[in-house]
Amino acid sequence: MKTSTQERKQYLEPAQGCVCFNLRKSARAITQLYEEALRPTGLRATQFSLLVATRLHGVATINRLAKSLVMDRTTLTRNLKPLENQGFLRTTPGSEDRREREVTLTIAGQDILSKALPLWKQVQQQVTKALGQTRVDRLLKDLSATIEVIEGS
Amino acid sequence: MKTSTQERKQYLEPAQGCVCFNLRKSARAITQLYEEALRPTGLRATQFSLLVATRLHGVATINRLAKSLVMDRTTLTRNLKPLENQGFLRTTPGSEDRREREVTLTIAGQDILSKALPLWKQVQQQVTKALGQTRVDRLLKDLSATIEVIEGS
DNA sequence: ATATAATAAGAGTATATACACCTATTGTTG
DNA sequence: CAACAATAGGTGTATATACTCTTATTATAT
Repeated sequence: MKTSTQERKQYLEPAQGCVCFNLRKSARAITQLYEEALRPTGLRATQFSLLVATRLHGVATINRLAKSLVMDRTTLTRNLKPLENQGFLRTTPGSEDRREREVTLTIAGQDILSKALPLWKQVQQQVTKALGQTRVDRLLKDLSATIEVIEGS
Repeated sequence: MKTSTQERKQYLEPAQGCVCFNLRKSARAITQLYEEALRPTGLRATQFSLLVATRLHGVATINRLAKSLVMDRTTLTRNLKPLENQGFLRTTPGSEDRREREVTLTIAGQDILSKALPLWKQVQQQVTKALGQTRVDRLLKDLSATIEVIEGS
């Protein structure tokens, strides 16, 4: 394939400047680091976040959890499966509205979360130290702004 | 499950402050927006990035492509499949080193990329306008820094 | 030159992601 | 109350992601 400088140049921006690509790329990279840290627990990054979110909700439904995670409802359903299978989460039909499913942490779920928490703290501190607190705070704020922009679209 | 304020508080940070979770969450959100924009082409966000990266490489091997995308080699192999099946990419055994596979864009691949480029430009501009050029530039720089930190770990 | 080490890449398995379509339950309206 | 609309959630399918193990080829050491 012959390629002129001109032809190639128009694809530098979609590579280096693409917000989507660079966010996905960074997410892949950081996920590696966090999953390595969480490996002693056997939890994946998403699974840790799901347990934390469930813990914070107390009693959560699929829709509410999905909304708070900015995750498709059907994705969440699938992601809950391995955690249910391992006995970390329990889902029961809604007591008032039987269409709903109530998701709660089990004792085993609380235990694994307690084990995971210090490992998370360690890797989070490692990242914070390497990037600097200022940059981490700025990054988190910019990420929040990005999500708000998208949800407003 | 009884939950004291004290117990719950320790999980606010792993939710709101976790670099990994928030990067993944933002990646999910922004992917939705870009994939909606690219829908007329049938390309997913990753597929668009793969075509762009291949275009920039001219001739790429699996390892080199994977490295530049910060993507696991085996992930890349899987991601190439749908693009090969649709005839957008071709992979051939390396001419000098037969262990390698050379990945190149086909004519059909160049065509779909030409169709996708203006759609990408539009959504990228939309995001840039909404976030502001300053914040986009800052975000991209911070994301790069994040990746560098991880690769240095 | 051959045995061995190193490198490039694929396959098996498991999780993550979301769209389109479907079912069950609840709410609403005549 | 019965018909219909709205809502909560699951399934089928396809892609995305990466770890472990395996094969094929190349490089190296004796």
